[in-house]
Amino acid sequence: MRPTQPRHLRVATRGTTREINRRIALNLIRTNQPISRADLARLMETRRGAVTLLVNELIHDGVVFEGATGEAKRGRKPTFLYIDSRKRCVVAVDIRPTRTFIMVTDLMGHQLASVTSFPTERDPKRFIAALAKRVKSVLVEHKDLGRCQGVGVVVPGMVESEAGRVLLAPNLGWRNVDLRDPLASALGLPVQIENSGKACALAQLWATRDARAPTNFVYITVSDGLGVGIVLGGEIVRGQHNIAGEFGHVPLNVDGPRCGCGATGCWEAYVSNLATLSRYFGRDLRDRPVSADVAALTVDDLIARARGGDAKALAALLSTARYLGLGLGSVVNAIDPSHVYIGGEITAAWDLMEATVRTALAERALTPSAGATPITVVPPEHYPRLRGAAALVAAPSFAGEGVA
Amino acid sequence: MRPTQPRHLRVATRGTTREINRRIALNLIRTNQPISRADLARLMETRRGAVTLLVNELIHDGVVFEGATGEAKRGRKPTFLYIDSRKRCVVAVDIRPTRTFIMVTDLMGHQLASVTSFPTERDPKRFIAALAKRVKSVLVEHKDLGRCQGVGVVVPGMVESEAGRVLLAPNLGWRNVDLRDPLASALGLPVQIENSGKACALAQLWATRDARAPTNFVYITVSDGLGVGIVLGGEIVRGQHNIAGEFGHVPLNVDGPRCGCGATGCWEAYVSNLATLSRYFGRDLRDRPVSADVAALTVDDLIARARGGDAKALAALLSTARYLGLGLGSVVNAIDPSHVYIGGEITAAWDLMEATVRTALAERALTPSAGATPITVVPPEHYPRLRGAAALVAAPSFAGEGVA
DNA sequence: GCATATTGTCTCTACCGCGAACAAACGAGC
DNA sequence: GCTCGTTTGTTCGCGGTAGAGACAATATGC
Repeated sequence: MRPTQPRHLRVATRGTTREINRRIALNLIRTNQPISRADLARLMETRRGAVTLLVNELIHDGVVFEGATGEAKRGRKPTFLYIDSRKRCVVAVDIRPTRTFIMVTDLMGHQLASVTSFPTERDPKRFIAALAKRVKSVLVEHKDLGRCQGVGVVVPGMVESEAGRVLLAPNLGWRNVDLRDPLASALGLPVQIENSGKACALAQLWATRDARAPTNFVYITVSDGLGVGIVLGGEIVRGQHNIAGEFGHVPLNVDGPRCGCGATGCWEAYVSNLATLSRYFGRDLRDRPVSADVAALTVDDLIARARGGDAKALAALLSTARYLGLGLGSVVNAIDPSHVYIGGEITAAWDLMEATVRTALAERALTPSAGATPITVVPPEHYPRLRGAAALVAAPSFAGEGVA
Repeated sequence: MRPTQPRHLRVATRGTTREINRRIALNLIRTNQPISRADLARLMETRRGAVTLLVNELIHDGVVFEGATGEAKRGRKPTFLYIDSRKRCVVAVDIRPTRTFIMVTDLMGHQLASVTSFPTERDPKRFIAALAKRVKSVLVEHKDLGRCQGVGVVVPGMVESEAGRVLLAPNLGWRNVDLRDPLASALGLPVQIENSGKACALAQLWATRDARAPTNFVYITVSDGLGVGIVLGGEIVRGQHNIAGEFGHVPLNVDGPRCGCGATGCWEAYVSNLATLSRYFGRDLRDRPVSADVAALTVDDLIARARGGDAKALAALLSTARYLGLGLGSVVNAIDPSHVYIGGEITAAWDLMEATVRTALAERALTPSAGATPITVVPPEHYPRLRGAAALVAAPSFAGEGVA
């Protein structure tokens, strides 16, 4: 059903039709480039004449440019259109508890230079100073990549959109940290910050080259914490305080283990990397002190051990798989997405875990079709979080007037 | 953020502006009637001339009519506009495990005649025949109320929208029951069916006379089962299979009591009326046989006993209150709504339960603001389910072309 | 060279909001 | 009763946009 309340009370004016079609054309060029005016007209099911006017406006505004002419079996050759991402770049930043990663992309989110990283400083002030220094040096290093359009920052915690503050990031030990504005003034560049789950979901939405791709999906990032981004109708669900999607703190068992959020038995407390490692060692790794060799073991190491025949490691992974599936049941029942994406280090062991995850999901899913919701794993090599950070900057200019 | 993918690939045509503005005008008349053309123009922030044309079109189509002239301190008196709900009515049906309720409303969802009911027949075929007979007799009885525009049916279970089938209604013992089409052909009237949680949410959305009212909220109905309707951006969240919102089967404890859905420890298994009564009697009432006096005791009776000093009754209610609050924590963390509405028999004891609910919610909510999400109780006398059923028929004609 | 096909542009028409003017209705004051 | 000011509702010319089709440019195949 369409919205009962008119979504925007804004009345349509003479220019509204053009505004709508301009956005559709721009997004179709983005997802289908290279594309000719004639093909665009066919996609939009409208006259070539109308498309010419739209495209010329986009070219005049510098968002689109004409490239090479394409090949055609018969008739005049088409001139291809491209999103003009030349001489512009975006800096993507992924803040994680131990290290912070930086990548430079173009406006389409394509990686332009290798990913660099530095240790995450826990003190916010010093961290911001260190990050600003790093970003500046990256930009100086890559002057050839064009003018930086902005910096997108992904945070493992809750973010207040308007103020650009980190409300709570337990794994960083941050609470009410003013991040966006200090960083923006230190860099002299626009900065966007967002929760990692939402950013990954945005990257997934943004990456799609096919307009028929699912626009109702859920993205789950399993790492130090558990982040969830919900996309409904092609739009990220933010909720009243921009904290929607915190399925990580929906319980599997309210009498379960203590979680970093203060509650007990949260999904995150069962499936985070720390929870998996804790199960392997048979004790809660949050209880300090732990010996250096224990603290140094990563989930990647654990997976290697499991593949190497370590039964305890495999058991820990399968236990996580089961809890992951049980929690997925909650997500699927509550949201009924057409697709689920899962990211995080743990996905490297997906071949070992998938069957267990699916069984647990089917146990809790209300209907067989919900239990069979397709699951796609996004490997860490795709840098979903960094691509999400880049999309934070690049996507708004395609999303609409009010945001760009 | 606006949708990144254009919501409809449908390109704006010459008529799109008018279509948008027509819908805005219609909804503003609905929520603000009686209203003059001049006031409408001010609300829409547009010219009176444009409004005149829009309104005349609506009058010509018979959806709006001119009523009395209003009063004005100075100048020409305005002519008031109203939604034309004369000579048209809607039949609302609420199917519940023991009885089925019927109400006649106008197109605005206002009750036109007293609510009638009859015992719910478990066999679908015989039930449909009985319901059709009842609806027909109600319509014959109220011929003065005008032509029936359709029948809205609310079901305590999952509904497949396209086919109009009840996928699963555990409390009715229905699975894959073809309901809409047989009923429609028996009545010769259009029939809409929907899950009770979603319908209640729609009623709440629809009831609002204020365009600034929350358009991001959650409606929770606690009765034989537990239904949840989610509204985001003024739109009901349906998900891929129209089963989104089944928070009733998100667990409080995966090792908890068995639930009718087949899983264990679902929220519903802790807070449904049956769960509350089971706690009072100290045993699972689903285990037959139960003595007649035990089976006959309703939640209303239980509340009366609690108010009368029955400590066990009060304890059962407070236990339900606690579980209700814990589950609300999941909803609030996952959706982050601006408002929560709660309906069901249990709301009659809200004064006894509220503090416990709020405490439990605050325990699990991730942030203080989420824990303080406003909760409004909708008393059963407002017939939220029947109003939702009515809205199923009436709302689409205001929602947009594609649906009406 | 010519027919055919395809792309991209141009022109004319229809639709609809924009802005302003105007008629109608009404009260206040003379 | 008359005029003035105010408010409502209508009308008219203007401008921006899509719709439909003609047309030039460009390429292939015979």
